[in-house]
Amino acid sequence: MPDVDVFTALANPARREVLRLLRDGGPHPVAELARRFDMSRPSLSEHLRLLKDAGLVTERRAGRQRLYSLRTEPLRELAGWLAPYERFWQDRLHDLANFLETDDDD
Amino acid sequence: MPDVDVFTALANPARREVLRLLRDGGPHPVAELARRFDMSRPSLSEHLRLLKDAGLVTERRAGRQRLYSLRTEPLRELAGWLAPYERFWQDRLHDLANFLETDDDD
DNA sequence: ACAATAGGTAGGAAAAATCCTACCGGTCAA
DNA sequence: TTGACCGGTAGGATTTTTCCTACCTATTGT
Repeated sequence: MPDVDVFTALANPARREVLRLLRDGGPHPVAELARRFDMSRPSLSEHLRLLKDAGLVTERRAGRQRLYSLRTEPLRELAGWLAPYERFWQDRLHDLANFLETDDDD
Repeated sequence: MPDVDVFTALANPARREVLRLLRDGGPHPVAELARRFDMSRPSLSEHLRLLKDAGLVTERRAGRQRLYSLRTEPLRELAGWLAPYERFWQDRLHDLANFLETDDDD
């Protein structure tokens, strides 16, 4: 497992679309996903492998199908990465509020 | 302005490090940033241009320097993109909670 | 005006990402 | 068991990304 980071995994629009489909429609077999894309099935397979290496999907075998499901843990890590920036922009908003009205509203 | 999406902009570790430096240290001139990287200054310049095209930094001229500052709006968009997934994983956690203890705790 | 400094742009090499067709293995149904 | 189906892997072409050195422009201080 080459261990792909979540930023790399999300950099491609097709992969983001896969995640959205799994989020909104639950687990999907590959062929079902493939029907949504203007792309060969093997190419989709590679995207799925990368998403799996990034921990963003899991695969479960069901007969001759493989059901891919969303795994959100890496997205939680992304939310964690984002948190200090939220703090930053809220500080800036707070500064702006303080500047506009000169009294301190906490 | 080629209009770069935030996912593409964040896909590179050097660019994420630039954002962190600007977040934690405020506006920086290019040379100051360049000192933090094992990379030529022109290469850093290209990363800065891409970050600017993604709206993640702004540049302000100050004499012969250019001060780059963090702009968080695209990160807010990213937080917005993330929101439906947070809902998803909280639903799953909620389902799990309901499964473990069979009474409903909201 | 001239040298020094800050930093962007050009051109190109090397590596990585994206996509394809062809092929292979596993599962199911007849 | 044999054929159809599901889906992964191999090999390779093309594009994009990343990085470099060389060079150019603009500002500042002497």
